[in-house]
Amino acid sequence: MQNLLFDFISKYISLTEEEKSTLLSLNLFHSVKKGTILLKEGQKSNESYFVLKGCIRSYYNIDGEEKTTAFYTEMEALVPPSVLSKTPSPYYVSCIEDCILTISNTDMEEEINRKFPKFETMCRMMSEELLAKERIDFDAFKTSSPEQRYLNLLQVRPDLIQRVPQHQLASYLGIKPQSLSRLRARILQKN
Amino acid sequence: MQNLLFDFISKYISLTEEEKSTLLSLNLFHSVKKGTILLKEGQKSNESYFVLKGCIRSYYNIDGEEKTTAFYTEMEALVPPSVLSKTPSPYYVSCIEDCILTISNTDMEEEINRKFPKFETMCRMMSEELLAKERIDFDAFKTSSPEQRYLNLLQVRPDLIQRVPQHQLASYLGIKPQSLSRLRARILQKN
DNA sequence: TCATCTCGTTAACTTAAGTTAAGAAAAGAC
DNA sequence: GTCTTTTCTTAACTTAAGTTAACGAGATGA
Repeated sequence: MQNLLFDFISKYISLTEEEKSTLLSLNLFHSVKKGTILLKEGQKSNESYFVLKGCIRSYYNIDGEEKTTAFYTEMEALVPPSVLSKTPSPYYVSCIEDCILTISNTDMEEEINRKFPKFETMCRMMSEELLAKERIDFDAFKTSSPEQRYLNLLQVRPDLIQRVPQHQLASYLGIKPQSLSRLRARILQKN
Repeated sequence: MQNLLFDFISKYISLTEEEKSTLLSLNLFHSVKKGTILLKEGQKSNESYFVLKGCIRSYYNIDGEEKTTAFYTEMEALVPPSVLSKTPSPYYVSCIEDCILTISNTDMEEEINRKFPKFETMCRMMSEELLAKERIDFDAFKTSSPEQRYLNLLQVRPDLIQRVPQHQLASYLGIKPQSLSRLRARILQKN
């Protein structure tokens, strides 16, 4: 598991053995059971998550209904807005599967940034990259229909459709579960 | 104009006079006429934009139709994905109004980061902040109807509705211009 | 000035998503 | 294993967005 993390980091910066052991001394790694709620709406947590194995989701409670807006799988990071703005979290985060995560908090990140300035370089690069990706994804969402979005998801993240419950996928695609069912039936008929 | 930029920067880091004059020596400031295309689809530009005055928009050409996906107004930054990934730009960027922008390129940014490490800290903070904001906006888009999106826009960016053509607003809201017209008429009737 | 093009609106019709409800299948609890 | 709950699907009906077309206002340009 540690190697998964170090391999990922090595895409941005190179770490010395000393830096690696400093990271390991922080006790970042956690096993979390399916169904665990990592963050609740309203909470002022300062924890960030990086998925080594498994899948976590963010969801809102709107008029008593769960609206899933994002999934984070292997080698993806979630820094909730509450971490940066110190405001209550607008959404929940929970584990869809048994997960192995790194969980860090603001203090730990500040400490690492102080000890190893290149760690900040990595964070900058990752944030810039993720921001660009998020904007492109948002653009694609705006400019396509629910059916196109589903077909696109089949192309770019086929695993998600297998491992995630349909009703959560539906709100991720911006529609109701019944509409997703219908849309899938429509696609099957066409072929 | 320079003060607008320095005031903005001062929200993240404090600059010495020396640092300010180094920034000024880079010739960042540009006046750009309404209608100017700053970036074309397919181009491998490495320029980033920061809006001091005016409004720029990003748009895609999909089946011969312009699909506007984002507007950047005063004190907002656009770092196109092509800058980071060195791939052709997926979209166009053009000026909706006469603008005053700072235009920088990768080389300039690297030079500044090398001279003033705290500049990188600012970039990291801005990227993290913008990523969090972008995700929240995307979530809100997914979980609401076109009508709710329009009403929300009226609340949070009423200026946009005034200064931007309707048909560009429509694709920004993920619908057709005719649907936006109808939706507005529907809202008026309700009151 | 006149002609042209763009933009916003309206209308009629089509298509697809939302809503409500019901039933079957699968998962989870005891 | 049975009971309960959740999840997925289907169907009928409603609502709203997409599509096509037409018109008027305003801007643009020769």
